[in-house]
Amino acid sequence: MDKIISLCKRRGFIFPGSEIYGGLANTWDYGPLGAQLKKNVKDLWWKTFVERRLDMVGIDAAILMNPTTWEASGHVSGFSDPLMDCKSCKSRERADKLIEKWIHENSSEERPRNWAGEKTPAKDLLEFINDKKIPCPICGKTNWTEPKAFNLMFKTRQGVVEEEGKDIYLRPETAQGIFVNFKNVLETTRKKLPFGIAQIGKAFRNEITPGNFTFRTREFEQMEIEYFFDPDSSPWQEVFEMWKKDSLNFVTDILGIKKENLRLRDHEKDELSFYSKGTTDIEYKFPFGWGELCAAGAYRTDYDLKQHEKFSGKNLSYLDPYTNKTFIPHVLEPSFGADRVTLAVLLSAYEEEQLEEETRIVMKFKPDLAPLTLAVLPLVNKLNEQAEHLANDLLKNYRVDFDTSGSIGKRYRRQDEIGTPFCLTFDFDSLNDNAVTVRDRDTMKQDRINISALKEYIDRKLFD
RNA sequence: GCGGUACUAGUACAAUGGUAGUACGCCGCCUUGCCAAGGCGGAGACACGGGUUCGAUUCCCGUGUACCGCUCCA
Repeated sequence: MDKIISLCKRRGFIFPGSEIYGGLANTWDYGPLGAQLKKNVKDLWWKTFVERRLDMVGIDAAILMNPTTWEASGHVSGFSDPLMDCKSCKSRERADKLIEKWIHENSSEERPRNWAGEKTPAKDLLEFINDKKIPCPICGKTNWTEPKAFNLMFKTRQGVVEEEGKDIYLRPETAQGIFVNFKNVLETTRKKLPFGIAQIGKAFRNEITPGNFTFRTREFEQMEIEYFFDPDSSPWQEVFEMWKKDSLNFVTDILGIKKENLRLRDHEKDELSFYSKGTTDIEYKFPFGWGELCAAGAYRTDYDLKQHEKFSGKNLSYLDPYTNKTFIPHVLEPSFGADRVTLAVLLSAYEEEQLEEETRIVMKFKPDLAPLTLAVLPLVNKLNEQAEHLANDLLKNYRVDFDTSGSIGKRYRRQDEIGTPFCLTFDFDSLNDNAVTVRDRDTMKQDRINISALKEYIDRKLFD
């Protein structure tokens, strides 16, 4: 991981956030190459799941939403943990988990008053803990502060005058932007079930412990789909299997992440969200361990639409034109993290090759995913001007770099480190034969290609 | 949030209570004839703030950031 972080900084993929001011914890800025790489990831996702499917459409909803949205979704009350501090040793524990553990260890059936897990009132949790003298697992004393609900949503204010503003939240997930627009999309696109709505956008969560580079950050970008269906005509397991397969194909075939570094993991019952009937994660083997790339399909049932119907008073049901049945559609949610997928692409592409007297670092991105498609390299400085004309001509079709600094071998190495699949060397013969030497990063083979045939040659390799 | 460790050029590392070095990288010039050639020249760092001291990058305190552990993870 240190190698990747260092390479990212050195070559302009990812920088520490607000670095000149000493940084801001857990923020990362994408540099020129990283921004392009992440954009390529998002573009390929959008192409795969929106543009190339008849049963999918895309939207781009606002990050700021009417606060009632979050009451309906359960985030205001449920998206928080009852945390308390041990006054003796200053450690922090989750009150509900501590109680559950105690109940389990003591084989007790007894529970606090109003017991509803993490949503139990704080004073009932504390009363139970003090009553049973549940000790601090660190220091063994029972000396707790009252549990406080730590809401994981970022709060801000709408309105320029601080006191008069209305509290609003930065969305903790993009999904709700889709649900609140369900009716609008249905009416404007005339889609029939089953169909899905996709969205790419930022979400914000006050995670207690972020970390591992860009893997878990408080500001992150999601690529989410809500796929609506009638559970009577399409059983959720079928929809689920389809999305599991399609999601996995995206990761392996489109992004080129190796299968041996991937695994599917079904969520255990106790880690499922309260609304969810099932989820499978696609996990990638990060240097710090297995980590989720994608929740291949959380089955959210009809929970969200029902909640929004209840809180908004608007009718969000679907009238099936064939059966005349009116019902609230069920939802399956395949959700990708754009930042962690991009990180997995970076890690997955990283290779070191031992050459005779040195090590060559090469980022083997799939050609269409690479930040730069090709680099034009004049063999010597005398050819710079003509080569630059070629580079400019190629810009209309490809992402092009132009490098004149240092020997030709050194420039090949630079492009290796940033994963550029093709290097075009413009030499003295090029002036006469109108051809360049194309060097393929993966095969290390060289072909002499006429400039007029370049597009055909590169496109063939790009879509291989 | 808690505890521990660390912080020196773009990166990786040295050294030092009194002028901060090395390698690679970067820039310019000369050179160049397809896989990190060479020569010359150049830019570039003590995370931030305070204290002790004649003098602090070095010692002390605070802040920031990162890493490890705990905790947490819709």
